[in-house]
Amino acid sequence: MHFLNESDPIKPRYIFFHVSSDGCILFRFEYKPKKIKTENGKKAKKRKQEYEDEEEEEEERSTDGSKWKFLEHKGPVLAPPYEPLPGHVRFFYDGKLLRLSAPAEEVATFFAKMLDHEYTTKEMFRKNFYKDWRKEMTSEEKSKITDINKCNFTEMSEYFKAQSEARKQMSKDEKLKIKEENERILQEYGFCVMDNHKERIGNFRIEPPGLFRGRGDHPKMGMLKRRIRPEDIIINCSKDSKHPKPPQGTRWKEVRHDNKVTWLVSWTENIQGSIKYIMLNPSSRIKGEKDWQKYETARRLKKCVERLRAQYREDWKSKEMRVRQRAVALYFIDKLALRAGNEKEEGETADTVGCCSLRVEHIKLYPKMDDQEYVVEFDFLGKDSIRYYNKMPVEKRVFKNLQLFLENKQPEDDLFDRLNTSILNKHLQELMDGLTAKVFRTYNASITLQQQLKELTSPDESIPAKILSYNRANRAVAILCNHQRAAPKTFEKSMQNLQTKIDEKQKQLSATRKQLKGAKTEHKASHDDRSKKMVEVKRKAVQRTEEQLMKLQMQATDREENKQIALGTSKLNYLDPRISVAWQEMLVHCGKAE
DNA sequence: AACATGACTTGTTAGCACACGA
DNA sequence: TCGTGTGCTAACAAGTCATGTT
Repeated sequence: MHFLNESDPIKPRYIFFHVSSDGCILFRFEYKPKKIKTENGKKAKKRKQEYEDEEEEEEERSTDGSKWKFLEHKGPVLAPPYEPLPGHVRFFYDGKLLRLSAPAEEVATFFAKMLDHEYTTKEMFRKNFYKDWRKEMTSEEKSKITDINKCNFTEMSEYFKAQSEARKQMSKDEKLKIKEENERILQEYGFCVMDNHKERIGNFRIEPPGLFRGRGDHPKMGMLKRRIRPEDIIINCSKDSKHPKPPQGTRWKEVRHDNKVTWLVSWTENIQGSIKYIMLNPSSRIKGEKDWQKYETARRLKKCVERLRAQYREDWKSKEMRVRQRAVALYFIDKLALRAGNEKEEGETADTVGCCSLRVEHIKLYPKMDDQEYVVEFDFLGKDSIRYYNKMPVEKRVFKNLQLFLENKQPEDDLFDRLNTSILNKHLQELMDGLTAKVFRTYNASITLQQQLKELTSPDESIPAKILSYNRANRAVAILCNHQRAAPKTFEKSMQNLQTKIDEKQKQLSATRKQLKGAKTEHKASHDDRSKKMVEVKRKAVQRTEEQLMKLQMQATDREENKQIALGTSKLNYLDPRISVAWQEMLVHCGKAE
């Protein structure tokens, strides 16, 4: 298998492959260069030569940190302007009709659209929304509306529901029209030219205004995400390109020509004050190469990981507390694939942690648990407020260190008080060029897939069995990385449906078996050609049904095991596609598998 | 060293198109 | 042909990490 062998890396440009089995088809890291200019005859030939020369040139990326030489695009698609509600849709305050000014009405509709969501019942959400809503009101509205609980948004909500219903009921023709219009916009704004290649842009639409929905217990949930105007937008393109035009009567905040960055458009968002970008699609050269580099770094880690492990084990004994903390944290990152854990500004975001920001309250130590010694129990909210819960027996030395770190601390104190991500990454950088905490996640995810594939699959399995094995290997990675999902709402039902199919298939199987038996008896009696043929036909039918049944059973197992596990993220971001390619090639060479 | 900022990757989910079976 | 379940992508939030500033 390619990932961790010393064999030559496959150039990313030529890989765009994936074992599709559960719907997640995409495996990043490929790109297909697209020639953008076509000419005829001699000129074209010459042009082609130039193009190939450029390709060659492109093989060695520039060393001065520039990301492109030429960049041309049409700019972003702005959010559509607000359309006031028709007159018959009313808003009531304290039981009385109240006509809202357009700005106040717009913000009210944001809330109305979410009325069915449990978000709108949360105190924090309502409070933040109300506060921002008031800012949009006229002074008259402000004096009249003093209590959000007296606001009645139901007519608005009903109106929007009816609208979306009407959209569903549209005729084929109307739907087609919309589709075509979307396609037109995509063709116009969805692509850019970067260094002679036409590239797909990731998200070319500016985020429309609305209410911010943070994840988890977010202190800013419900706040108004304001409308982005051309005056807020920075355009990035090359000087010698045709610059995107702002809408009539407006101007961009700035047009710059910075080829040290990859983004085309940026603006500052008002909730966290952070910058949002429009960048290229994952299929683009610039993303694909970065992706490939990431896995190359992981492969380099493979070569020295044992050395690093020996090193941090040694550091558990260090005289210096900061070194011990660093070493234990690194052990967690390596062993449990925890994220680095940057500090976050308190009160600005949900309270979540990673390795370096773990607090005393997030771990529990058990000198003995059941039949295991030195067990550490982790229980904390990680990225996106996803709970991480795990119990792991650790080496005695780690355990003793942890006890030491906990001494004289309150639950809300940092576990690693002498450590942060910057210190950790600086250390890692010294150990290996380009090494950071997240490389361990990539490395451990990919090596896990590889090991699991080796362990779980055999070339003579049936295709459905191979798919199940592949998914199980993928699942092991997702569990390692704690990629969870809420069990789909329709899970039980779809499981039932599958079970019914299995039952039916089972019945069908016993029926066909019976028929086969009958045919055999008949053949024994008559010994003629016709009955012989019949036996063959029935035998085939039984075989086919057996296969179908097995396939269904495999599917059921797969789905059941996958109930609360999300495979997509690891597939997209952590698994070197070359491993899957190599696995599939191995199967081809070993067996009759396709 | 602490802090701020900027750029980029990683993450979940809502909603929608579309295939599928009744 | 119609509803319905499912897979997929767009949307956008939330991380990581480097770099510059105080």
